Amino acid sequence: MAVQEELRPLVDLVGPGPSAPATVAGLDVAYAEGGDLLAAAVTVLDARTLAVVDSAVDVGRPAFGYVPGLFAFRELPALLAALDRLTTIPDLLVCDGHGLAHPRRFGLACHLGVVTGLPAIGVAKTPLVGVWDQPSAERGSWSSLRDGGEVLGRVLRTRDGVKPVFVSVGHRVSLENATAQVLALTPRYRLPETTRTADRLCRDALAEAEQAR
DNA sequence: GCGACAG
DNA sequence: ATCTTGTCGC
Repeated sequence: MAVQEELRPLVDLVGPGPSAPATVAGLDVAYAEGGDLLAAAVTVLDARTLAVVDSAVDVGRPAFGYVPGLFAFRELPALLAALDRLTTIPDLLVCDGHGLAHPRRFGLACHLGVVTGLPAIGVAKTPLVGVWDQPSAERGSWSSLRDGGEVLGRVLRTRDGVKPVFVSVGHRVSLENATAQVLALTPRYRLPETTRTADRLCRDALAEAEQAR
């Protein structure tokens, strides 16, 4: 927690970040049943066509147990290792988890952004902190995710009539731009294409690693 | 003190 | 995160 408090001031919450990124990266991690093995994946997509143009994986051991609020310490090492293996530097990182919408305002997306220096946003499937009203059913509608007086992010409907996602700023991106980027990445499914391709890749990499042992 | 709790 | 079973809808 002290590490998070120390790094938090380095977060750029203003951005606004790239309005028309050339490439966008998705990051995700898969775990073996025993919890003793993990595979982290990064996929880089052409922001216009959403085709995967680069990718990398890292297979290893979890660096930390799963503790809500300290999630980054579990996945960051492997994600950074995978990022190091990319041959391109993406214009935006789309993380599977929260950014600002965190108990100490320093979730995975903020941590990854500060450590890499790259623009980053968080897209989580479930809430961690904050209260919100249900956004209307149409894709594109959203409501503010709040905690006390502060706005931590947005509850965004990415598909008509489908459970919304939780979008928050990570680093060097405005909340407005983060919302726009997520909508651009969800032409067909609830979750961003970046998350979907990274999820598929880390699952495949994990299966391969389990087969090899 | 008790419940909630990204993945 | 992972596993299981069934149901709904394109």
